[in-house]
Amino acid sequence: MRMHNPPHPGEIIKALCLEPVGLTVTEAAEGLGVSRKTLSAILNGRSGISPEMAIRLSIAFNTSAESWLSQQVQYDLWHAEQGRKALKVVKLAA
Amino acid sequence: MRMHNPPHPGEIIKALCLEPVGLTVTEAAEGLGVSRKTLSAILNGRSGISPEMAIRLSIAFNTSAESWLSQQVQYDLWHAEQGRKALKVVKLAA
DNA sequence: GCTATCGTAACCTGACACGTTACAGATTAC
DNA sequence: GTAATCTGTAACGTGTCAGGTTACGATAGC
Repeated sequence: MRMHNPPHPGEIIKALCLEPVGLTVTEAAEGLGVSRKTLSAILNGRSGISPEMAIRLSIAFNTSAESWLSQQVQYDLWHAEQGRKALKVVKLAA
Repeated sequence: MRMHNPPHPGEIIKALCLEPVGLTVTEAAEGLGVSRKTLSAILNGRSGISPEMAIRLSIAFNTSAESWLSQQVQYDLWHAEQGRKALKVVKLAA
């Protein structure tokens, strides 16, 4: 269990994909084939990276879809771990 | 992009967690703190592993939540890749 | 002033995780 | 044969979330 809150993948997209190339949100959304609202929600951490979006990112920015989803998993898992103690689970194996 | 359809994580749960210990679906569902229907749906590939379920599995079977979610990502991604050509995405970076 | 960009608030749809209840089929115990 | 158990699953509900369109206010550049 990691100590620090991992950043949501939207921050990485903004920092590594949009800003270096000077892409606006509107332009990037058009290129990705999604609405401006959808991309904006991701960039601001209000939506996660869906498998489909990961593939869009991999095509547009020549990256690995798996890496985007992995970052999303880290993010989701960290938040789910915060409610770990609320789960009533019995140990079934040593 | 992998060639072969990865198995859904439910098959791994059944093969690696339930059968070796002789656990029934009903018993495992009770131990995990979910309904029998929920676990059954996962085992038969009709539901995916949510972050919360991954944590339940990690507690009950003393495994890594991340590994369960990684397998789920592989599964989801493979299926999303099947519809890759339907996505209208423009290359935005070299 | 005019235009572009951006965040975001409505609204909608569809998908999916999860729950309870109930049923049918198979298996096992008596 | 009968009862008990396990299983899958259909039929209802819930809440959440990705995605869309439309529209508004704020901020910047010309």
